[in-house]
Amino acid sequence: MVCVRFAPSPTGYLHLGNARVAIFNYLFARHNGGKLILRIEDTDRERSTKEFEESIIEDLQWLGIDWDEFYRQSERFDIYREYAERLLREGKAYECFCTPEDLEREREEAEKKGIPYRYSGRCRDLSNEERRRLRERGVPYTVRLRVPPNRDVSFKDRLRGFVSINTDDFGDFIIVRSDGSPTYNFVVVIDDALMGVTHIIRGEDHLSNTPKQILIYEALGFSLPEFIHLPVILGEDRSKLSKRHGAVSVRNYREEGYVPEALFNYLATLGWNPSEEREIFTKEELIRMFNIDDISKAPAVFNREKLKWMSGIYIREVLDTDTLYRYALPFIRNAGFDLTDEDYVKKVLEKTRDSFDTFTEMTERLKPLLKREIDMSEEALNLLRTEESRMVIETFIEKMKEGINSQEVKRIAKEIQKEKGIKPKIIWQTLRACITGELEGVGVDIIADLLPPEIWKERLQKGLLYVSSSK
RNA sequence: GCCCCCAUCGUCUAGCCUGGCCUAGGACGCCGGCCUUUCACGCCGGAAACGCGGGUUCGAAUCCCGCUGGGGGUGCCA
Repeated sequence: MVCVRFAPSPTGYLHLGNARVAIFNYLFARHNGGKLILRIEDTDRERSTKEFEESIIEDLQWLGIDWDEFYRQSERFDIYREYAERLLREGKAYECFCTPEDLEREREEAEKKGIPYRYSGRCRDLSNEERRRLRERGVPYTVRLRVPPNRDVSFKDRLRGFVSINTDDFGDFIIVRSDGSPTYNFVVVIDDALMGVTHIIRGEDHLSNTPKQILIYEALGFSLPEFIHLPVILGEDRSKLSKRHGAVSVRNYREEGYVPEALFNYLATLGWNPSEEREIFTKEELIRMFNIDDISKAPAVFNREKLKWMSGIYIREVLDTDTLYRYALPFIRNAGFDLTDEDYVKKVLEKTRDSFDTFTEMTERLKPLLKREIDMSEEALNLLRTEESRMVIETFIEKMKEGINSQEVKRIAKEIQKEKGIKPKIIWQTLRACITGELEGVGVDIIADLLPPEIWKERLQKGLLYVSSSK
């Protein structure tokens, strides 16, 4: 049975690149009827926090990803220690008493000479006697894996074919830190093996870690899983997507009011597509069509514009009214609107969903419909100060009966045009300025169908105030 | 520097494996037009790419080699 895992380290919010890795793991697992493990890689106690762990879990759920098993590496240190001791006992690893300063010096020297740095192996051949003495003296030590020199470790990557890296490129590497905590390369192998992970789907940034891990698989006698290294996501400047590119965490887009399904859809089809001209797919369709062998090998540049477009497509074409309402609600609450009766808001959303791509855009767009008191923009006020505008508003109030709707507005507008000879554009812009306080936004006729007549009257009256006060 | 990976419009990609159907298709963005009370939405149209050089072949975006370019890694981070 297929078993994959997503293994974030809780040192920040869920990054878009990691979210995409999670999505591909999820799609692969579900497509193959396998299972997905979520594993929190918090071996680095310095940088890992519970808050980030929680935020990652929340954001994964928000994206619509679910998993079958959950682990936290910080709770498995006993297991790792046992395996480290075994390697030590078997002579496959050794204690290294070099200090970080020693290593730093070695690194600098290598750099100066222009040769690639690799651990000198100073502690590699210490006698058991020397090791014991140093340990007893309380000299802190790390544990290093004994790596065979000059060996080409080659492995098969499902996307790239055979990849070969020479052990001389990295040398004996640390598997247990001097504080006793195990390192990433070590624990990841133990966990993947023990948890029965069959396919390791991860970012390309781990490609060069793979030979190290293979050496650990061998030392521990575990059998190898299949490796699939996904290309990374790049920023507009073609460097790895990072904070300096602006919004790069799922949280950013969630807070900005992007539709989660759209982010899922966008990320899933960034670097992969099912050879169709369509680009909007439900999660179920993506699961059904997913084929990991079709993932592009080249890194992909993240394009916020396209994501925004896709979010808009979900808002205006994909989401049903209830879902739209559910997604919009927190943003509406947050904006402090007062016209928030559920049926009314739903009606508003249905009529206006064509005009925004995200829910923060929505709050801007819907101000005149959801707020009782509106602010008047400078441009709107300027327009209202004209004599024509005064005439439009006065006549409109006269002609407006009890109710108001799109038919009525159009009828009245036409009458004013005929009777007073005012250009339609002026009529409509005046109404818009009066009703919304802006010169652009949702169609005035649509607003007439939605906004209660008393508010219409209220705002028209108020508009008159602006007119007269300017005289 | 060294190691590894990659290469179709500005960007995401289809086509490549199994050469001819490719005068290279779609999407975002951009430009123009239509619709329209404005913006938007929608519709129609347009500009825009096989990195370069060698092979192989009757024929190459598709296969091979080199170059160039891009990316990732080079931690007691993951």
